[in-house]
Amino acid sequence: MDYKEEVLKLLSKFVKDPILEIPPNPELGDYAFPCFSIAKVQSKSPNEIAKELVAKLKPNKYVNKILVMGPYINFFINKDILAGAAIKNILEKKDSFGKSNIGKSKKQMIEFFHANTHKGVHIGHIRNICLGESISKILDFSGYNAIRANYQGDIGPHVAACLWGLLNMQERVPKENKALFLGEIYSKVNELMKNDKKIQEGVREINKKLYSGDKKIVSLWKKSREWCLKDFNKIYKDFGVKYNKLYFESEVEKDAIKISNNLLKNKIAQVSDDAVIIDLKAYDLGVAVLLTRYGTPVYHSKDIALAVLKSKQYKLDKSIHVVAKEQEFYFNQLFKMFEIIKSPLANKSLHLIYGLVMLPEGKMSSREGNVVLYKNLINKIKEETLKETQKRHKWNAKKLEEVSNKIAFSALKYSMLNRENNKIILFDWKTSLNFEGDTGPYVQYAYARASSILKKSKNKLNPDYLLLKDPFELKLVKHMSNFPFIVREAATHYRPDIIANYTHNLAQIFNEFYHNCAVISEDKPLEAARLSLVKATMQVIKNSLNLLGISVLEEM
RNA sequence: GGGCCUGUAGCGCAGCCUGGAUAGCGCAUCUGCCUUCUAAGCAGAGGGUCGUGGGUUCAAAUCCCAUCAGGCCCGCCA
Repeated sequence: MDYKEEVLKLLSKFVKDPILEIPPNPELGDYAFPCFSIAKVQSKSPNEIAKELVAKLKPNKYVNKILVMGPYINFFINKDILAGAAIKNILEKKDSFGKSNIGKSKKQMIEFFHANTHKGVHIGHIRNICLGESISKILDFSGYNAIRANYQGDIGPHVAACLWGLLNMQERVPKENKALFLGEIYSKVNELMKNDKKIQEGVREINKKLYSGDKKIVSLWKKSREWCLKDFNKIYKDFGVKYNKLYFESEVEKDAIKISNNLLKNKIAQVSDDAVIIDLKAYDLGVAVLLTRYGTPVYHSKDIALAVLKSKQYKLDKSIHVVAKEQEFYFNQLFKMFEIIKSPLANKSLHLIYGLVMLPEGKMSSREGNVVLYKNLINKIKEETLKETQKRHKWNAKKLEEVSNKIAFSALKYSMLNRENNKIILFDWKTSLNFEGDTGPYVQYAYARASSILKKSKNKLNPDYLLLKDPFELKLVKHMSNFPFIVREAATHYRPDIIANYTHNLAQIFNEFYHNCAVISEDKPLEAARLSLVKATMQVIKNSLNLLGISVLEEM
């Protein structure tokens, strides 16, 4: 039962697809219907419409008061059933509260993380993995079948550059953090080759050898690649991602060449400056290169081959690429090519755009080496949360670490998800080490406090929901019952930030309640009713944090 | 030169799709609140030409046009 639904039911007898608003002040009502749109169609004054309409609307057991306020019709939910219905619903549905089936089991492959091997994993990749996993969870929760995939760049010029460094720079390979070491080599080689044609030539040679299967190069590649993949696996674990499918550029590279040559044969592609290209100027999309003048495939052709591979393995309703804004033009090209060559993923592909993570100095670049590495960041955050946890609790080392790690990931994930996708994130250390206000830890804290109330109370009475009539209680109840609508909104727009915002707001409202309404008290019936409200709040916080990939804590 | 995105308080953001009731939130600043369920909290104060200029409308942060500022992209990197 949902009372927004009840109001809509009531209204929809007279109005087609009414849109409800929440009045600015709860004293004005619980929901409002503005009559301006009808006024326009019927060319009457909205105040008049409101008066006429309200005469037709009959209060019922859910909506017990309907008032006109100028051009608005304000609906008052029956306070006696408001809390009870909502709380019962939440406590019955538990982890499924908010779940829907708007997706009708449609298969949506969502491709994310996309880190390349032989390069450092930085905070840009972290925004990507947080977004991808959260969106997957939101889709699953909304009845879609989200297929998590990762397409990893394990081959190509950047890898060749790194291998060149391994062969020529005589740096000692460390025992630990080998992936980080490779990232450093990579940016060092880029620095060296900037003005050095010989090194550029050497890197190109290695790239060619890599593609042609030179034994020595391939074995070095396999070994170093493994270091990175091991690191990636650790990161997947950190972020709770279980991929259905891991793709590699190296597995589509041969098909990419084949497909390119076929397109050339069929005159869809052409040779230009010794490279194989598709001319997309007719669509204002410039020119897309499939094969370089050296015959090596580039990302366009590899992505075309990947689409073929994906379609062979899955019957997809949609293929979503979580990739930063900077590649928008590229995806426009790619999707146009899908249409031209009648790829099975034509018109089923979506570039899910998010803004870059920028440093105060500007854009991050693995080539330049001016990146904030994931490892450094998470370690720093963990250090900070450990300090804070130690201040508050005398736990053993194991528990301290366990809890502070969860808080650290909550802070990191939340900060990557609480902004609208298009927004650029300007990274700064101070903000990412803040655990107050609009942060993950703040929300976790509300949950921990709630949990602590439950532990302290021994009340076993059946709750009488009629006792919940305090404005703080009702505000909380109303906000919670909005959760299913919020999830739907987040799912249709692929926007975890909507969930993050909602959750923060929920925690705020709970904290207001917490400070204004003592749960544990002499009044045992009231205590029982409030306990049920606390339980419901915990459930909704848990469900929404779960969609962000953030875990809850009983104590912190 | 072209395309896309962003511009809301000192800073970071939500609201814009679907125009409506006093423009919300967080950080920072200032003032209170731990003998009462965890102060990673709460209450209060100050802080706004919603980039600018037009237009549409009874009504514009929201829609349209123009313009300015910042960011990213525009064939052999991904």
